[in-house]
Amino acid sequence: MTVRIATWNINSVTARLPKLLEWLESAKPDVLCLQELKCSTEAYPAEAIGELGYESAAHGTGRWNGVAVLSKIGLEDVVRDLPGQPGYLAEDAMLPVVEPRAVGATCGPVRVWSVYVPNGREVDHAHYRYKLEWLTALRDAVREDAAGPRPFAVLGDYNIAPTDADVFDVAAFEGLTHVTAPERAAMTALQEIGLQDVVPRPLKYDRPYTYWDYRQLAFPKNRGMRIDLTYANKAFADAVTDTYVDREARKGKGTSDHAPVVVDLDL
DNA sequence: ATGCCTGCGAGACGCAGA
Repeated sequence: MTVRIATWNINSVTARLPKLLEWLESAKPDVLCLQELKCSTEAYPAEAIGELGYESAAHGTGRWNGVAVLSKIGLEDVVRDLPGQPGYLAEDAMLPVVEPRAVGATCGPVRVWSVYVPNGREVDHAHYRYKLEWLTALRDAVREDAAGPRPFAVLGDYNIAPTDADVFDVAAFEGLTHVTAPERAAMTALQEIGLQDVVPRPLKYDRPYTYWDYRQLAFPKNRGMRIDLTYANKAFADAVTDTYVDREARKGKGTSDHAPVVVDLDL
């Protein structure tokens, strides 16, 4: 069977609902991993999305974060939060909070996780250390599936550009998060447990960026980054027939600052 | 034209995003 799986940081599923429904109808993914819902699970627009034939496993708490898996080919064994997922201890908080940044589900022949890796903010910030801890927990949580025979992938916004070619100008990122050696080492650690970077083709220009800042004409100037990634095990990667960044979805007003990444499989 | 940032919750701005 052919299966189309996509990932998209939607930057508010409620603000973006018309764009999301339009994109689902045109791209027709079988499975879609969403990040940055920016709404609670209760406020997630399950009904409107359901009318297009999708079941949803949503996981959100409100203003920040939030992830979901949408599927029209089955949605089983839903897991909210990674096993062992660390919380974030904000400066003014008494206790760490486990944020809604991961949801896993089995969709027909494939198991996926939709992940929204912490941003890190600045390299000397507690959020950066949290980001690295979070990635360690991710590796440990998916180790078994990564090594297994079932097609498996972790799709989402990793907030890391794996190589210098994944940012428009590496000099512009000197000293900033998303390109540091420890962050890239965390991606290498995912590769060491059997996951590989399924690199999409761009629909225009030479690099498959997936994110462009809203400011300073970043999109028209193609000042982008490739941070929305598909890390897949061998069974998944071997079944890939095509993968691309749908930059058309980034055009115009009222769009997310990220574009969807589409992966086609023959299973 | 792809065109100079956006969403959210609070509160009439500030934070976060990357």
